Amino acid sequence: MQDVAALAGVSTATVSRYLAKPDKVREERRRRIESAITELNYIPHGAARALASQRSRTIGAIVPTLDSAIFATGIQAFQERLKEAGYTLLVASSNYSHDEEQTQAEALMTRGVDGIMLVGYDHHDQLYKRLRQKNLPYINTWSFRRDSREPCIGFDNFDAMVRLTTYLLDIGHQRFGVIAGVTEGNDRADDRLRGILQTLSERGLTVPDGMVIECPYEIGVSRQAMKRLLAQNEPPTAVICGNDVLAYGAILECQSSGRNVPDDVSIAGFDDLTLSAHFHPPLTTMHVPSEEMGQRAADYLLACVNDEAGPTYTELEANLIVRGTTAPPRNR
Amino acid sequence: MQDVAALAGVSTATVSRYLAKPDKVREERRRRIESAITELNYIPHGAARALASQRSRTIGAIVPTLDSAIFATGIQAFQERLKEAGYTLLVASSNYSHDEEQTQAEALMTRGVDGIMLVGYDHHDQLYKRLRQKNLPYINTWSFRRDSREPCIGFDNFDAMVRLTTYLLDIGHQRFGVIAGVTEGNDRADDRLRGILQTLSERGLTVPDGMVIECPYEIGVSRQAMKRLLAQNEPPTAVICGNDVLAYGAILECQSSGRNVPDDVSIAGFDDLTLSAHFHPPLTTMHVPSEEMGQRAADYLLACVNDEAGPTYTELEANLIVRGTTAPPRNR
DNA sequence: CGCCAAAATGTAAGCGTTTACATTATGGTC
DNA sequence: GACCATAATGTAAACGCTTACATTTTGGCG
Repeated sequence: MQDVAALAGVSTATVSRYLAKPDKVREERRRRIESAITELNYIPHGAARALASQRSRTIGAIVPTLDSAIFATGIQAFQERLKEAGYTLLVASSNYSHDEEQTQAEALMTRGVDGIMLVGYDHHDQLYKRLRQKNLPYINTWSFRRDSREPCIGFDNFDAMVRLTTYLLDIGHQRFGVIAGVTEGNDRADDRLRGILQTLSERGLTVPDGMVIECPYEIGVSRQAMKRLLAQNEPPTAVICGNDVLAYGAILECQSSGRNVPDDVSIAGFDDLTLSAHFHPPLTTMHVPSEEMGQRAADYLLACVNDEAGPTYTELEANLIVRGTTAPPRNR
Repeated sequence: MQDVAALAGVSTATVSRYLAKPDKVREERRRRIESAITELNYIPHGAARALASQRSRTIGAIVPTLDSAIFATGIQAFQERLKEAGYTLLVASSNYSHDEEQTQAEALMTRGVDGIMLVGYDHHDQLYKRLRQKNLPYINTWSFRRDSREPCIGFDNFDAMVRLTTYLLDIGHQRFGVIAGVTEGNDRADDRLRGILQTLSERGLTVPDGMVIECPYEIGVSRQAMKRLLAQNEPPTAVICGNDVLAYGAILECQSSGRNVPDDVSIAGFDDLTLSAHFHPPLTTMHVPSEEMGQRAADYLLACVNDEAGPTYTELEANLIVRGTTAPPRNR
């Protein structure tokens, strides 16, 4: 920066001001500075800038995994918005572990992020404490709870599953199977599962033990789960899956074992990945507003770092998309 | 840090050393420092550290998109390795545009990354220039070319498609269709397409114009492409797709229009996404060593920043996985 | 032309670390 | 116990910016 200042015949302060607010420096010098910068290929030193200004222009995000298309979409939108505002995104993944999330958060704080996006609602105790102590803006996403005391943006996972389950009940299903995500340490998966079970029990249906299987979001494991469901004495006529990937596994298992979806068994997913609309048959699922969530989360954090006010609690809608993998049971 | 030093009754230099090389400070003080740190909830200031030490312990990666499972996998492995070494990953995406890649690289440099991972081989002229000028370690991935003058790790896309195409020729196909990725600004897609066309022409086959369609990696677009291929006078008996997502689209289009894969038409993909093995029928595709690539790329960059020597050119193998979507043509 | 408020610019003190160098403590040897 | 090499620690000068404050320039106006 000194070189630039020298070449342009101004002080470093002016160069610094030019970088921050170009309209604050007179036309003529602005030009001189500009050409000095290109001539010298000057790139500002972010660390120095962060140190002096006490803000890094960096926002962190911790997602359970980058391997899942659904988080990728949300993150992409999140990043897009940050970029528009001149902020950089730092992503970390927690592998669905609160401890790891905590560690990653610590790492992000060391990097001096100005705010953090989190997925879900349950976090390590230490995490909330640290966040508040450092007075660092943060927001929970992918989950909205009416009684939340924490800034959050998302949809109500419980309620969404209530609606999905109700739909299946309404078209006549009575024997249900569930392939849920791992609920341990995953409040979204837990909310979804509870939504299903509570709805069923309100209609007087209890689901036998073997009919609820938790498994990681992997297609291979999901196929195994479906196999076990189908091997039951009275196999289910409808299987609700914790997300679309699990649903793919379930469908593919049916197809390779010669069963027809939805004639022999109805299957529903959750997330509405791009593939789902094209699947064969197209998947009935809950559409999740991942892009909007990413954008709004970014907006919120940006508002915070600029000391503006923004909505602290935002509920978005998850929508049931009925496609071809669900139908009334054959013989009611 | 001063507070920690004061509380522990040592100088800041000792605290700093404790942080960097704990075994360099005597047992007793080490303990005092440790407890001071926990007591004060001290988190080091990364920017200050980066400024003073002239290294950020951060590595950047620019991928075309985060939306694709295949890059996500590679990046995950890359990050894992970096984390083990105490480095943080900064990801940016270029949307398959060289200009945007250049801009993102500039942003990463401002953030002071100690090295950069790039995807592919062709980049903005400016980019290579800047990288060398700053003497910043970098590596190209997802592509290996024997004649490369740039550090790279990956596999030979051209050669891989030669092998895939040869396999299809060997089982008797004569009429080919191609659904390629967009080759503009994407050397991998281009290499793959050239691999196909050259192999065919060496066997005396020319592919009519309408039989080669380039399209973005989206399942919907790919279905449209397949529809057009099938509408030709003499539809192809084998369709080679630039990646698995395109192949999914092709298969699903066949299935919804009542055609059987592989009896009516063989379809092959590229990447071997997790889903491919489970698809119905399971997809014949080229398996790509994305995890190993990520790891090795990390190893290389880490070696560079530590002034160690590492292999500058590493060729990995892409392997043909023959599954259920390809078979000899019905009536040869 | 001189005056003045406002705008533009310069000066210099940090920001929180690392690290070269200087100083002091340690413990092994005779 | 004296001596010494070595290990541990302290001192203080950077690192490359931002920004409060002081100073200079500008241009409108009487």
